[in-house]
Amino acid sequence: MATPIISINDLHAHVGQTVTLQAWLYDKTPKGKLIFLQARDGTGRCQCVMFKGDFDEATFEAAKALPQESSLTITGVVKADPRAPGVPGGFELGVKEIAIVQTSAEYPITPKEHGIEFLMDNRHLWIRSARQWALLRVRATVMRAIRSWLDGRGFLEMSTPILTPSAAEGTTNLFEVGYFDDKAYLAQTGQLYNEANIFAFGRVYCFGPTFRAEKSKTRRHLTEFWMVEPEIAFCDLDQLLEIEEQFVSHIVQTVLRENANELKTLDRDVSKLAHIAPPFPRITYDDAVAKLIEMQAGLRAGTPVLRHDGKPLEGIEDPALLDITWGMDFGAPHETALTQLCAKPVFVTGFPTAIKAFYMEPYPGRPEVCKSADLLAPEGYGEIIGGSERISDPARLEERIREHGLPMDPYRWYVDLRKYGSVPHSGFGLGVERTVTWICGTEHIREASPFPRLINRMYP
RNA sequence: UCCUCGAUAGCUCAAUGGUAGAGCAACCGGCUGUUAACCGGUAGGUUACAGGUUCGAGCCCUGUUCGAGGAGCCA
Repeated sequence: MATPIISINDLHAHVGQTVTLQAWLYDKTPKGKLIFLQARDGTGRCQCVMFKGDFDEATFEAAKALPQESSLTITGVVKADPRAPGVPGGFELGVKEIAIVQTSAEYPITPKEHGIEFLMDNRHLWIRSARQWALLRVRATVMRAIRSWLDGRGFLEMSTPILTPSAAEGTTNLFEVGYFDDKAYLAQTGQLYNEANIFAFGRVYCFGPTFRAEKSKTRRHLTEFWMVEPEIAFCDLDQLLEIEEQFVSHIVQTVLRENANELKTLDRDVSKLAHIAPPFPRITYDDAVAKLIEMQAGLRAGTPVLRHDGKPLEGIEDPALLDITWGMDFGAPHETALTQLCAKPVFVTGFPTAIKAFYMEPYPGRPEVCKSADLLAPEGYGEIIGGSERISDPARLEERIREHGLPMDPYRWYVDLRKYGSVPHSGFGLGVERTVTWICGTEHIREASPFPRLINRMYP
């Protein structure tokens, strides 16, 4: 009689029943007349137990010799047993039949420790490992939460081009590709096109891969990453920040609700995420610079400014890393220091106009700062959102394009948008992998992408 | 582009300038509750590459390649 084929994450609903799993062997522990097989099927992992007396000699010996990652169908009775390891765990299969689909070749990734180069060379296999599996499941939840939140609030998903004729903010960081007899560049943002889209649809977002040819070699950078960019008509910077904090909170809370097992696998301290809810604190660039100067002085004087939880700052080995004067952009150490002052993500608003993109609206009466806001994730994870209110006046926009030394022709259509019913409008871009890295509490962004592209890595 | 560190068995790592070693994986044997099981045994090496110093180099020197971490820039 055929038994039902079920997923490991559905085991709890089949206690006492005979079911079939289609799975791979994650690990095994043979113990003489008893074998523990740990099976994974993409939805979870569970222990399957074989007793020698239940099988003929050949079947039992074959099972005992199975290499890691062999593919199997296993039929048995589901039992609740608190001793059973796995994800979600607590259930095991008392094996009645086992069929080997393929006996795996010797599998390179053992349950022991490995170096990062080896693991990256074997990324196509590494994604099967518990930690990577959990991370990428969280990533999928993050992407789903992004879409469902925006779709539920009147945002229309609009695809923006990946092949673009020129840069929004200079071409040095762009990948150049041949385009018949011409050149094209891989998009580093869909924002400008989204600004056209809002005049047709009101609120839109684009969601796709983004490319940066930066020669960055840090734990925060990929050359190809996914970014969601909402853009909203009739929206100023203050309204934008409210949207951002609700959006980010929704993403975090969705992962907490749906990926508890994954976060446990990752050993993530969820108490650092549970309280993520609006409102997020706001600090102006002016105040942030003053705070950084104070923090640097504190470190040097031996009377350091403490973190939000009362502990000393971490990750600032040398106070000189906090060097800053008004007008400078923040580096990673500045972000690391600032984010430790707060348990929630923090908005830094009003950056100097000179260090930001040409399209950002200056503050009335104070044109040296603009209506921009970065959102910095806690625990030193850094910038996950960059956003701003865009210039709505055509003359001012043209002026800013000239000041940046950009050619006017490619931006003709962009200026055009301000001539036909211009309105205050704002938008932001959220980096998916950085968000996943923060939520998962992971060291390096490369683990937040299934097949990360890094400055020195395109294989596999 | 710059700074720092690294490269030894399939993997993770040891080895005062003096015979190249362990754990895991593989292979053989044992074990009915393991959680990276454990116990016994077998096999496994062009010490990244090129040159130099030395009686003798995995180790010291020079260069190259590759990798890791960080800076700048950014999400």
